[in-house]
Amino acid sequence: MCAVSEKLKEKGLKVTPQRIAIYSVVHDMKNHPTAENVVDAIKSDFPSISVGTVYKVLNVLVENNLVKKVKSEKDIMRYDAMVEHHHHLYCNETDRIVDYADKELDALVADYFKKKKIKNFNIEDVRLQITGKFKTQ
Amino acid sequence: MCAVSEKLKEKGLKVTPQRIAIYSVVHDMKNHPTAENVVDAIKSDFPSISVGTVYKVLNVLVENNLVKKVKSEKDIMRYDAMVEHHHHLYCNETDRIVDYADKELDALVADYFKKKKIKNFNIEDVRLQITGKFKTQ
DNA sequence: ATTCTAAAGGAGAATGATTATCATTGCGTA
DNA sequence: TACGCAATGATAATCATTCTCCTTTAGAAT
Repeated sequence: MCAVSEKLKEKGLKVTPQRIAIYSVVHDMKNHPTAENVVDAIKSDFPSISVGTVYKVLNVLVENNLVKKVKSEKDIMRYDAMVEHHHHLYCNETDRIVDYADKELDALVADYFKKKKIKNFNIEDVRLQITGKFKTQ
Repeated sequence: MCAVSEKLKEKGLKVTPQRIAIYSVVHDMKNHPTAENVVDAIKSDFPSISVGTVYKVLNVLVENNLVKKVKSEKDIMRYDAMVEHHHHLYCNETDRIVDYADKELDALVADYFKKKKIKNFNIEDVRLQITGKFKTQ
């Protein structure tokens, strides 16, 4: 009984091998995979998995806050198993997306908007899209 | 010879009635319209305009930095004639997107990242997605 | 102004990502 | 272990967007 099963159970979701596999793939690939990436990664274990199933499972995971959708520059949806508040680093050249959590930054922004209200708008969440280039160390 | 013609000429683009109309619509609708919205808005003046043409013109405008693409929660692309650096207020309930420019905030963020570098990453641009609700004043 | 040419527009087919349908399978409870 | 309902698989359908190909037109040259 692995940790993924527990997470699904906590949400009252049926535990199926496909769901475990799909969630694991999104969690383990740090690339913010597309649905297609997930299908490819899973085909070795589930040669007969259906593309529709992958989309349905991803949607179920998103609805239950086990996975987040990430919008990319292209109009293809990508997925992220990091559900805690965080920001993203985007590289336009390589389409890489990397999670970026920074509590100090969050505090700075929260503090700023505590002082400076936006008129007629109640802020619920602020996320930064940080675009640039990864250094080729 | 309207201002829109000038903008097209400055970029070395052929000035056509369709381009003028499409740019004007995106500029005047403050809603961040979808391609479909643009088609609908333009049909009264150009009953025979083709959907393909609208997409092509929008892409040309984006390539020439006269219009920006805006990613929405849904996987439909939206367009914005405000090309200066700015942020967006998103309302998840109504799908409204409103431009938000704030130089003080920009300075704060720029200052923060001047001090705190992200390792292996050169920042080129930072945009905030501010989600929340508009007050129903 | 007229002609010329490359570029732009129009109509509709094609594509690609995502969703819907529906029969079959299998998880989880009794 | 058996039962019922939800999940899966296969495939069709949908929707936004792009492509193809033919016609039209903007804008430069004559």
